[in-house]
Amino acid sequence: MARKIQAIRGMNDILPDQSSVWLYLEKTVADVVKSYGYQQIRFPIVENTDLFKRGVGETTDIVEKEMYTFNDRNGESLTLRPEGTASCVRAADQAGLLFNQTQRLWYMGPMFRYERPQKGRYRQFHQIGVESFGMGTADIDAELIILSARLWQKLGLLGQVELQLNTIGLASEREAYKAALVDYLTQFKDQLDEDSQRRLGTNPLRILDSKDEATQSVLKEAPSLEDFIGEESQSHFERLQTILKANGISYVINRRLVRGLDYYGKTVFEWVTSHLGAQATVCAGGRYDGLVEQLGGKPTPAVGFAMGIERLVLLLETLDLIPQSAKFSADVFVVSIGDDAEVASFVLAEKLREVSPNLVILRHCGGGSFKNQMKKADKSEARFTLILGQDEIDQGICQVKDMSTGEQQSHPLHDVVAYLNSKL
RNA sequence: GUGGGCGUAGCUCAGUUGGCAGAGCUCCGGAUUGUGAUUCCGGCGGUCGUGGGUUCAAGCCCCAUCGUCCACCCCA
Repeated sequence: MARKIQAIRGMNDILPDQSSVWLYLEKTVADVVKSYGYQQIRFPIVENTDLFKRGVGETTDIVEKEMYTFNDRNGESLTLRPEGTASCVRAADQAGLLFNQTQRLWYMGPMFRYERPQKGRYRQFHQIGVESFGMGTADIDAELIILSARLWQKLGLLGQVELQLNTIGLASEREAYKAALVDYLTQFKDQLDEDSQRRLGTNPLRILDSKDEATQSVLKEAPSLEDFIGEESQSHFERLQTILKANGISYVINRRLVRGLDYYGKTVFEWVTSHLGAQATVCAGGRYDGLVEQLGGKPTPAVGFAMGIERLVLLLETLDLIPQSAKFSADVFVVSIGDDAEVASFVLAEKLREVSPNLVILRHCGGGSFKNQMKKADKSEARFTLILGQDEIDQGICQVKDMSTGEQQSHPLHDVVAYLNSKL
């Protein structure tokens, strides 16, 4: 036997028993976003490397060490998308969808980051993103959060996920705060943990979530981001909270919440859970008013969020929230004995599919003894098994066996379809 | 990139101080001719992740390597 080739590390196959959960989740999301007037957009998995360098931020970990980047045959540097927002902006702007108008868009698909895999984190992972453009007021921030809450409600996750909210102000306010924070922390540099010392030069805001105790005690006296937030950002944040409260959305304000990607400003939020180990965030987003312009478009306000499908699937499984209707099973199993019956069973199965297109009708293929076929019928968990042999063909009938009761009765061939249709 | 756990049949896993490679499930066949889930009998299925080393003898001990899981970092 030839040596087997395995899937790439961190890139998983979604096997049949899992794919039904994915379909259920995707369908639920598609229905919810549609009900809020969002339309799907699809864009390529590969983009010019510069799109992500400029969009995500040159000094972020994603760009510095996590991208799958390679040269095209003509020498151009291409990258497998590590996230969706930059591509979404590029696609929408390229098509002129962002000019003097508002857009409500969503997308879904694989993203790629070169990281060590662990629970809920993979090198190829899947996100569903929801983005809005052309609206700078807090109402649209609220709409997106309310939409996500409705999705949790539909999935049975409300109460299992917690909404964390923060405002990180305007870029200029954040820069001023960063400078103050770095000034302060530099005095205590030797008391900070190793990672935080490094982040002082790269991503100082991240030090705020350090898990190191010594670092946290240094942070107690540090300047607070809140004090640097200007009037505009503050009232935007308050308006958002007013709308959320009126809609019964509960949340906690987490002043330490800063997003990893450079493009965020004003509102940031995360939905977190305690059921998934270290990967607590199942959905995260915020406002990114500067991104469109940064990518060469006209200044356009925007807000959006992305959720991790793997994490949501894991969460649904962990909490046993997959409805029975989402699971795959057959309704009718068709077995036959003999050549004539085989042909007739095809015709019967097709007639049934014609009349009841939503039923799952599994017609046995591949030969095997009658006993064997009945075993397959049992495994399929079909409610009814149709049995056709030479005797039945001769008499123009079909045996219909109710697999749960074991009861079996014969029906004229021309009545079987109507009978099953009434029973299922 | 760093740290720790685990790699034995398709799946879940036993395997004693180093002494003939095992179970359950699945799959296939049989227990009266054309009837499934329970039961009984039989069968298929393995380079013990891979490569070295120690030993009369290695699934077990040592080294390396690959894979996987969890955590750090970072993030959905």
